[in-house]
Amino acid sequence: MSDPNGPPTAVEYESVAEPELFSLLGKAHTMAILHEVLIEADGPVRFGELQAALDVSPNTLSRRLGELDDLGLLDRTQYDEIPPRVEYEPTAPLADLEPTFRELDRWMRQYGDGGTDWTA
Amino acid sequence: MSDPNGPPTAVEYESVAEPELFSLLGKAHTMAILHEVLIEADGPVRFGELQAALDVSPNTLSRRLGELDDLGLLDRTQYDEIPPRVEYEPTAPLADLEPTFRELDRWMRQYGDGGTDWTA
DNA sequence: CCGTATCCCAAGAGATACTG
DNA sequence: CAGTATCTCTTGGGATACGG
Repeated sequence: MSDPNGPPTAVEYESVAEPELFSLLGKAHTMAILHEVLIEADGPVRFGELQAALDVSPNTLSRRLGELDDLGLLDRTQYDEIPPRVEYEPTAPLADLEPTFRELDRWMRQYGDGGTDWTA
Repeated sequence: MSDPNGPPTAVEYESVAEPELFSLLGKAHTMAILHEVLIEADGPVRFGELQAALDVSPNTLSRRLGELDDLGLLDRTQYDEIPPRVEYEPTAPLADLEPTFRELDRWMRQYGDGGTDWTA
């Protein structure tokens, strides 16, 4: 389990519960959200951007973002301004997944039937 | 089935419908099945092996395998023997995903909270 | 050994309406 | 702008029983 050549330091990241991750992966819009945050976006993403890009009702989007946050994959930052602004960005664990995610993206483009619609 | 010396221009694989794939990904045991077929197994996998490895009821496993087959990710081969034998193996599109899947596996080991239980 | 058929309960997600 | 609160309809999946 532990890497004999790894640093003896304690883990600095939050662990990711796997069953929850698996089930979350397939819930509607989850992959689309990750795609936006990891691939499309350059920096933090706002709630409204996601809503527009994904065509999802606010309550569902809110739930999904909350779950992603709970799992420690997204960081939510709220700014007390008027109008309100909330930004989401990948945590370190999720950021590490970016290369893998890009490969998956390529795979989808190659074998996908449509226009590689991550929106679904 | 395909002509080894055939023209390289036409696609020989079935396309993969993305929305269905996304939703299938999160259904129970799907990731576990892919993990078994792509990583754990060396060659075709039998129904019983999966059932034992995943701790899933036969009807659900059957549904999942059928969906994977319908999406063109798994090939099902039935041998008319006694006792009956059925084997599943990755199609070309899924096989191409193996490297990516191994990266995901590594990511899960790194950030997973438990014993990297793909069974879930 | 490898499934399918049925029943039943639980979880999910859109629509709609409302709030700081 | 960025959500929350219900409500309702649909989908999912385990248990159980049975079939080729």
